[in-house]
Amino acid sequence: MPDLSRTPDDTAAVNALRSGVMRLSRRLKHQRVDESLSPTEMSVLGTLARCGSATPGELARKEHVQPPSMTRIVALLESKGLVGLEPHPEDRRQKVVRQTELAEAMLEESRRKRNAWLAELAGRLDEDEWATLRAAAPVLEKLAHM
Amino acid sequence: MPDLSRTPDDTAAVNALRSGVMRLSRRLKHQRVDESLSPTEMSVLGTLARCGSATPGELARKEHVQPPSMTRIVALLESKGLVGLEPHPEDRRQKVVRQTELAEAMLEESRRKRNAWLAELAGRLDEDEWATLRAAAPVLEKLAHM
DNA sequence: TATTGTTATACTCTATAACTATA
DNA sequence: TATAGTTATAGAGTATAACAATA
Repeated sequence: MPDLSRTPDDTAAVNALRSGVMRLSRRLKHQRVDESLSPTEMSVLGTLARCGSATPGELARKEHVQPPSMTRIVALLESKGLVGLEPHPEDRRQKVVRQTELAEAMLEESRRKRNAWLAELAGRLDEDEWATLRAAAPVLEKLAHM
Repeated sequence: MPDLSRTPDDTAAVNALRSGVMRLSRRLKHQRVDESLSPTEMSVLGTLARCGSATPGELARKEHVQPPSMTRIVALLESKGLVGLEPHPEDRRQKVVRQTELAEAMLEESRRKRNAWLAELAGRLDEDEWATLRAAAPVLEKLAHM
């Protein structure tokens, strides 16, 4: 059971959190479920799967990248047939990005591969550790969005 | 209180964890405590502060980067006077990397700046969320090292 | 005049391959 | 022959600045 009080010496926790996130992110880069897609590109597909569709600008804000970077990402995903582009119904400057059925199938395949990684992982962590990560995941998401 | 049972459908948790870690790592890149040092470079200093000293090869393994990348990082840190290089006592191929007093002072300054970021952060998370992250930090570290 | 998205360009970080020195 | 570290080079991913089209 972790100490729930907020002490003035949370510095060590922040340090550990930052270090852990940065190192794990480097490992995740290599643990790709699809070799041809970068983590951000996978993340965009995940966002589209949750939100249905979004404009490039919205995606850039959600992924915390600059608009030109999202232009490049969307173009690559489109060239692979993973997203489709439609004109925006109300604003002709904007576009609507939508995932294709191919993307859905790929995400399903990714889920299967991630389960293999998970099984390997869960075997080495104990129950409490894994429960902690399950609980932390949404908080990390929240933090990333703040 | 999180659900402690390990269900077969941990897939969603893994997804959220991966997404959260990747997005947060991108934000952390920009939230640098020292503008002139990259996250990995800061992480190396943190490792040296904990371990006292290490060889370039050990640092590369700990940070999950390839040896040539660590060569570059160590060279940069040395040029800034943040680490010193000594000959290895037993093996003339190896070197010993050690943090300087300047690095210690910089880490202390970093800790102060991180506290400001933490105060801003803690104000927006509730008690349980922050406690969850405190508990998760060491598990993320463990995961990164597995 | 402000905003959305794109094009052109450059930078940061990391990796791979080939090399040197030592074990 | 194997290992630690370095040098040289290339690639991935992102950013900034300047631009086009639309609001």
